[in-house]
Amino acid sequence: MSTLGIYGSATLPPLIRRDTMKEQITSLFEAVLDQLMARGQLTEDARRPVHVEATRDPAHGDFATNVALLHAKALGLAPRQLAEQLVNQLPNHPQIAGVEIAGPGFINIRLKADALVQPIKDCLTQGSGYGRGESTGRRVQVEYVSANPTGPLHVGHGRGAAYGATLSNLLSAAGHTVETEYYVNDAGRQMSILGASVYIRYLEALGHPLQFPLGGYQGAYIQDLAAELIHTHGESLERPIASLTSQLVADGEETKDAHIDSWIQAIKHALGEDWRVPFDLALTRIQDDIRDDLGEFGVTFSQWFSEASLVSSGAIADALATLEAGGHLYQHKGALWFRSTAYGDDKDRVVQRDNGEYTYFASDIAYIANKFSRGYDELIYVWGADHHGYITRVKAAASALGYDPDRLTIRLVQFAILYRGGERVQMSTRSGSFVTLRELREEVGVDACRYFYVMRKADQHLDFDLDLATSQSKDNPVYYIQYAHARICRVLEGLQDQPSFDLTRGLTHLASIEGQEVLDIAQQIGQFKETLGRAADSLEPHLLCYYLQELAASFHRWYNGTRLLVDDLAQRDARLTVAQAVRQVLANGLSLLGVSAPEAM
RNA sequence: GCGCCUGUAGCUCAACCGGAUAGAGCAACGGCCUUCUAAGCCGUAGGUUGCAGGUUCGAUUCCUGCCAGGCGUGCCA
Repeated sequence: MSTLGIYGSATLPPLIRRDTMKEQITSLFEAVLDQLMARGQLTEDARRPVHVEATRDPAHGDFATNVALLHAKALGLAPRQLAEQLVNQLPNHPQIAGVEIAGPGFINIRLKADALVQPIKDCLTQGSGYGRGESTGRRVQVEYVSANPTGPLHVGHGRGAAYGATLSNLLSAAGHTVETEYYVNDAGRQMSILGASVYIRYLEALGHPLQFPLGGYQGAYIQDLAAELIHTHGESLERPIASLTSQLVADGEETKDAHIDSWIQAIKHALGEDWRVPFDLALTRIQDDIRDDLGEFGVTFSQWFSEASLVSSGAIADALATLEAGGHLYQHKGALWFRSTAYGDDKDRVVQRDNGEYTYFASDIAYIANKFSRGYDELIYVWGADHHGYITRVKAAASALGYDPDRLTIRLVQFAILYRGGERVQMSTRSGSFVTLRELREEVGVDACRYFYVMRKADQHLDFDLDLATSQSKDNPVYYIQYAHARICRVLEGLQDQPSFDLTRGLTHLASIEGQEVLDIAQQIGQFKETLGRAADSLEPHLLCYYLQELAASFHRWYNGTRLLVDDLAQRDARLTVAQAVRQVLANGLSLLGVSAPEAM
């Protein structure tokens, strides 16, 4: 395994254990179910997990559960009758004001006033650690981006990068130990084409009139690399043109693959060991560029893993030997095949071609074995949607190697479609006119990029509206959320000319604040942790975006009708306490998204 | 053909492993700044959750079949 670069992950704030009200209520009902089981009234298979939810309608109290509805049939009771029995057995809790049975058998729980604002106290006590889960002890690896180092990242990679980074942050916040990895495809045919492209441009730059291959890399950066090659090696890599071009297959739409392959053969033959020079230069420069690009995008990796290291270390041969031993391989038409159909694949897959070269899939198999050998509990792959067809074979490989395929999760990210002025921005890799991630960042900024990329479910196409992303209005969700944060900071600045803020005084008088708005805010703040947990479990960071937007909306609503810096210091500090809690949650959430939380706008 | 994904307000999307009256934003219309940021807020209107069945006390959610759209289906990477 070769480590091409190691980047430390951000230091995480210490974990502070504190169960939310919802978790406490859930425990109470679980305890009641335990009693029913102990008495033999409820059987193991009939038992369902307790589900408590915050109510939407205040008439239903603050929390509600459907336990009675779920267990009524198994216990042979009417739901409301069971609900009554459960409520009678419910242990006392100092912050529960009342319990009611409603509708078909829901149990509604109403909290005391001071309990309602408990999340605000918790939030200010825990600060930047608020929302983080207790350590689960699970080691999770997230592999993402992993774009071929053959050119700059484009906007499609950007979405994978934003998604993977945010997902990793969320998994970490949910208490998992997370490592992130970029798989560098530094072996294989595409890399050879890259090296050849650079070398052909090099020859051109030295004055040889050549027809650049249709199948070569067209971007201007190839010429830049060729220029650098001249700078570092002068004409020392030049070879007689005739020896290079005499055996070339004719170029054309139909034959461009054969044409570029014949170039590669010719160059390797003519240059010998020196073939590595243009190849390595291109690889190093482009990979450095990608790393810088991602770094500026706020995306870093625990590790960069080299595909070539799998070849040189013999890992591919080892992995194939494992499959061979298990009877999963067979020879056919001179090639070596993996019997993936045994695990539900449409057809078997070649792992070693008739010319002796390993296929890309062979590297993938070795990489899977390598990952599992590192002892992760769960492996997450983030792929572009065009890799859809590979899921089955990769899972098949995991199974055939003897690993549990359920520990391997593949998440597809659909491409983003850019819109400018209501028109779709055309992108084409072939013509080299694709929009790079760097261009996108420069146009709309990192904050809007990171947010827009993850604001929709990853497996859905994303309409990325460039005009909206750069607009400074409430229509732009990034600005809307950041604005709420900045507004709070500005109010806190206003304290400078006033008697100093007293947190204890604020907390003491929290319950005396009038208005439903504060209760809504407190309830939402109390849901932050479970929102993070849900987003992490379902691998859906967009849930955090919606949450933050709603929290910001609640704050704006309250702020608009309530002055915070009032003369009554008890009221003033109570309100500022709420505002500070909102600010804290917004900051924590934005941080997970990789979006800044500005103090002024 | 086969496989996977998606159909929710005019548009872009939510809806917490099946819950109480399906929610936001945009677009439309009407209001709110001598007061901490109007980059904001309030209000009105907008729905047979693609269609038809099934399971359930209860279905946007689960199952089946249709309809429509997207993607995938190489000894490519």
